[in-house]
Amino acid sequence: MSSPSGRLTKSLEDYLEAIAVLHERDGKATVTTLSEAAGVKKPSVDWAVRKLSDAGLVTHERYGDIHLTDEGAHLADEVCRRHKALLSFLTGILMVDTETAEVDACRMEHALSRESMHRLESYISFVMKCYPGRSDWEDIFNRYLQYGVDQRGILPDLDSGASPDGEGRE
Amino acid sequence: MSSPSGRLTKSLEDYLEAIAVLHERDGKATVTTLSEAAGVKKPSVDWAVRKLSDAGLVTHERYGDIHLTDEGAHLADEVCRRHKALLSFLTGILMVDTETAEVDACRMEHALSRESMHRLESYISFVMKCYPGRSDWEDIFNRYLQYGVDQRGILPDLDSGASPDGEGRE
DNA sequence: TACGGTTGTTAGAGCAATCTAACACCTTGT
DNA sequence: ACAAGGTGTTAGATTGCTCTAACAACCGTA
Repeated sequence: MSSPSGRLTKSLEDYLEAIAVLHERDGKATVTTLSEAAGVKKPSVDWAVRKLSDAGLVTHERYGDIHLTDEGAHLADEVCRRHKALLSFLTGILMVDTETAEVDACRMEHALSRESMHRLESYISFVMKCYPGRSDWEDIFNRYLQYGVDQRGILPDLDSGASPDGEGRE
Repeated sequence: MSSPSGRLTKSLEDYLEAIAVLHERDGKATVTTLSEAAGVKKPSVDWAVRKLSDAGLVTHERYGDIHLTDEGAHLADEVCRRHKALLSFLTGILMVDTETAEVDACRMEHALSRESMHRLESYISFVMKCYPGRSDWEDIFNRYLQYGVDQRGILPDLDSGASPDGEGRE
């Protein structure tokens, strides 16, 4: 076991999310598309679908499409919300590039407790509102990434050599 | 497979970290203390130690204590650094309570890529330096958690009923 | 030095999640 | 209507990690 949401393992939560995303994208999910989306072979999908079906989150009759039950859709929404929040934290605040953020968000969505997730969501909207321009924020943090900042305030000393992060913005 | 650090599985990374913590705490690690620290039975520890030993990260002769090799110690330091960073983010910025933060940090340390981790560390020191008083920052975010903030700036409207997070500060 | 209790190890089972190989079913073009 | 190719399923193996039950080694005390 198990992610902080309790109920499902990380793996099954990922399958559920992928099913929701596929439904969003092309109105249905099949074993093949799901297998491609999840990067696993079909028998693995079959196994997962059976599990999700046993848990009452998905319906699937032999050779048919895969559909979310109300409960499954609800749970999938939860997971997607987490995912989006983490993505926007990684790209919007930490300024991580989109592909890396996507991968990391996928892993993090199973790591955070309900409480921390809640706080993170609040924090994101807090920062967004404190820097409504966004570009200001990006500039400030990027300058910090490149040049560091002195003890006295937000604006970095552009002549100081100390760099807390060698990479800067990709 | 595998955490973003590559090399080890999440589980083995956790064991390695626990060994380092035990060495820190009481100068050595044994199967029993490790088993208690990790919350697993002794045969599981034995299995893990064998794996870590095979990987050259730990030395362990029959019925003896468990010691980190140089390589193991180095890797453990890495993991501990991640852990501490995540902990300080959760408690110091998101204001999550210590126990929850401890659990979440343990899970997150396997989820973040090297790049994101790096950014997060920079971000933490950035925020710390931007709010050198700390208490200011705590106040501001806590007020936001309780009362919300309006679109115009940092200071919340204390009379507005809108609350983005019901819990407030424990 | 022998005994009892703690500590460590071994053997073997079990579960989650994945795979390959082989098979069953469906659909579509000719 | 039937062969072909794609799609879905089954069987069975494998890996990582955990457990219980039983056994072996170590150590303090009498």
